[in-house]
Amino acid sequence: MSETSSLSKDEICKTLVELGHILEISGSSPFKVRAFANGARALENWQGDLVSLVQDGKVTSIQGIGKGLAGLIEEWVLEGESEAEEEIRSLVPESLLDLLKIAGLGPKKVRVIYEELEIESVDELEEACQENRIQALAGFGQTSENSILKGINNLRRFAGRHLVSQARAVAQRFLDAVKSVPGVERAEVAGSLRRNRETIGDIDVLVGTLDPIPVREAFMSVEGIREVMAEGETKSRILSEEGVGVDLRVVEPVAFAPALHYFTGSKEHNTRLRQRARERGWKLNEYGLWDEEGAALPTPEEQDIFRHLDMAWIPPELREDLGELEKAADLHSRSAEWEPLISEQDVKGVLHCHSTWSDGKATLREMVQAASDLGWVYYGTADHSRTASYAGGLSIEQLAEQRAELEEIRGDFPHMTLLQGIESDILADGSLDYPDEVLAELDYVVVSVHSSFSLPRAEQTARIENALRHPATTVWGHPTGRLLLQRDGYEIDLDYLLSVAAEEKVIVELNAHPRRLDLDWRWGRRVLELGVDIGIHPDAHSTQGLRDVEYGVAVARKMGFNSSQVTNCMNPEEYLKRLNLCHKS
DNA sequence: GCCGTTTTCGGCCCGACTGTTTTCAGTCG
Repeated sequence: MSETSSLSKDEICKTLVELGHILEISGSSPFKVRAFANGARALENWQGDLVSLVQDGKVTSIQGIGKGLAGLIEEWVLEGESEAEEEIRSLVPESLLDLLKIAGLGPKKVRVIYEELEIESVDELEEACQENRIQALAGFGQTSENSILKGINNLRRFAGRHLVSQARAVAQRFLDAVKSVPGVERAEVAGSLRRNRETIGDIDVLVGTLDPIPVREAFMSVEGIREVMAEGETKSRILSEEGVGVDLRVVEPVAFAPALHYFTGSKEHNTRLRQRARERGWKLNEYGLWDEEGAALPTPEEQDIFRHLDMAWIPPELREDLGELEKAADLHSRSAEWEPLISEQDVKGVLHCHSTWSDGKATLREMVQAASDLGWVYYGTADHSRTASYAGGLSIEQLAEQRAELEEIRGDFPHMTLLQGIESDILADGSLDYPDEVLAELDYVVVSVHSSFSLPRAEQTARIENALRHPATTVWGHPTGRLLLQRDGYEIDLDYLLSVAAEEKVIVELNAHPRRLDLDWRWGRRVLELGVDIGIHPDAHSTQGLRDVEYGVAVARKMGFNSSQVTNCMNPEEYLKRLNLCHKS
């Protein structure tokens, strides 16, 4: 056995993407390059235990991974390294990958810059631009040089991806501006924002009108544009002051639905749908759908595109080519439609909220009032437990005082079921943060990891399993501990722990905080298979934070869930019964 | 490199914009 440790699935996906980029710069076949990107994506979306898959020799059972990539993956899992990987890496210096992140620079240009000027890093490229050495290259000029300098500047200022909460705010600004332009018949946000992805690269605003010029003018007049990157008749692109790219696409009203579908993506979903059209000799693009005679088929709404192709309409959130096309064809063949996904109105209350008792910004009464204002009929407070001293965790005495206050508040909110819980730290050995008799007095217990993030995988898994099996545990809070755009979750065997949660009837939290959105939507299918119950909880630290439920619902939709599959859509009586079910067979 | 109801070869989505070009390649989504 090698001393080198096995690579995780995430590391493998990242490496495959990198190798794809290296191949691209070194001039490999674009189809080979795409195969690496496809393979990375296929693996990312595959959920299960990779080590077992490798041991069973079934890696190629993942659609998009063939013999070549499977060989690499097997080496990474079993040996922790790969000769084939080293061969690819030796093709070009690794630092060239950074150059690809500069807007306007693709593999071909990076290759020229490297081969002609031996430039290998962003710093060297910047220097070369300043010395006007780039404009001398074939295919480059004065303008390219300036745009590269701008690109370097932007690269250093902005990381590239954005939280959904920020993206939605920016998108609204631009959408409002174009919607009010006379002659605009329809306007919508498309892209990954419409698909409810957990982070957003850039924003796509789509407008249907016969008069594109005033739309472009309105778009360009929105407050907070840092830079105009492209400005054409039907397509423009700006960089907002927040560092978010915003694309404007203008089409004639008759093409709005096909364009909305096209710009919603995903790319993979679109490719498959286009292939379906091609199979019958038809043509599908952002302007419409044409039959084998070249006659346009009417597509006033997205539904019509799918209908012509013998499919049920697919909710935008599910368009990731993860089986939704097959399901839509099946539904159509049975004259059925997609069951409506969960919506915000279905949520009847939440657990896991904080107050000034620990590190929240609003008092318990203010939080209850805000929950009532949102129309919820139950509310649970779950402040931090005593070990979380950094967050003002509650002592045993404070728990009793809080219970008294909650009793008082109950009198003023007779229409609400108010619950006292706690967010108990899972201690390093997997035990909870209070004696059993104290925990037993609470209505529910959320267990969460807030420390010792870097335990080895087996230890971390055992630690959390311990907590999940504790008789007082009702909810598993932010299961992986990831912080989007900041850090990955701790190393755990999530598949196993979800099965433990299912067995113990512990509710798994879908933490709705836009920086968490934890559990990841990709586990949705597995959650259903295992029969795990999910609860959408905002982890709110202010009254405003309660509204984050919006983002949790968005993720639940992306998981394909309807309201009957989310515990806090139950009415209060059912919900209390469900909380009492934990650990009972 | 992946895939296969045209299955071991020969395909692999396609259109807008930009900049550098005299008609198009590269990038991007």
